[in-house]
Amino acid sequence: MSDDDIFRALGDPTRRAIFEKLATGAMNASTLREGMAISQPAMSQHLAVLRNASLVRERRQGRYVNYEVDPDGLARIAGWLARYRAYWPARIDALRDLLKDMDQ
Amino acid sequence: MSDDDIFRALGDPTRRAIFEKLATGAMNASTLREGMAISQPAMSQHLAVLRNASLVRERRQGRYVNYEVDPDGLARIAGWLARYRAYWPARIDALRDLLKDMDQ
DNA sequence: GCAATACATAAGCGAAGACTTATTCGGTTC
DNA sequence: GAACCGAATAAGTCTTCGCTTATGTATTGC
Repeated sequence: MSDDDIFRALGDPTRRAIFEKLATGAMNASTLREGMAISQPAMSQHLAVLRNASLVRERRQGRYVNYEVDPDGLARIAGWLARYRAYWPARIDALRDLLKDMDQ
Repeated sequence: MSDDDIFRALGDPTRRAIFEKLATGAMNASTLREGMAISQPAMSQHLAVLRNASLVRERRQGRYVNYEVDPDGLARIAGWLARYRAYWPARIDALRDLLKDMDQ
C-alpha cells in the first residue's frame, strides 16, 4: 500500500468501475462481474491490484470471496489531498456536505 | 480533463514529485528541474500530462513558462472522494482540519 | 472420493507509457 | 538578423500494463 499503488490502481477506468460497483455494497467476484464485459481472470487481477492498494478487502466465505471497499485506501487519498488544501477553491460543495456529515 | 486523466497522471511517482514541488510555489520548468534527475524533454512531457489533467496550469512569461498548481484537478479528486464518504473512517484528522478551513 | 463451482495464478501477447537523442519553436539580446 | 536560451515536439526504444487462454487451488455436495 502506497500512494503509488493507490493512484496507479485508480488510473484504470475498469478498476474504477469495479470500485464504484463495490461501493454500492459488498459482493463476491462473480456477482461483481455481472453486467460487466470482463473475463473472470481479468476481474481477479483487477481485484488483486485494488486489494494491494488497500482500496478493497476480501473476506472468504466458503467458496465465495466477498469483496468490500476498504476505507484505508480512501483515507490515504484524503490525506494526500489534505496536503494541498492551500490550493483548494474556496467552496467545494461536495466537500462541504462531507464536512457537515463529519461534524455531527 | 477527466478522472481518468487525473488518476493516471498521479499514478507516476515522478509526476507526483513534480506536483509536490510545484505546490511549494509557482516556478518555471527549468527551476522545477533543479535537483531532480530528469531530462528537459521528460519534464516537458510530464508537465503536459499534468496540465492535461488540470492538475497544473501554465502562464507564459517571456521565454520562460511559469507553472503552478491548478485547483481544478484537486477539486475533481475531492469530488470523486466525496462520493464515497459513506466509507470513510469516522475520523480523519487531516480532513477535519480541511473542513474547518472551509467552514470559515 | 469425484464432479462441479468460485476464484487465483501462469505464461504469453499487443498496446500504452516513460524515457532517450535530435530537432524545432518562441522569445530575448546584442 | 544572428546567436542564444527556455521549452515543446518528433521519433525510436525499452518497460510496464491489461488482456487472453490454460491450468491450478479451495470448497461444496453428491
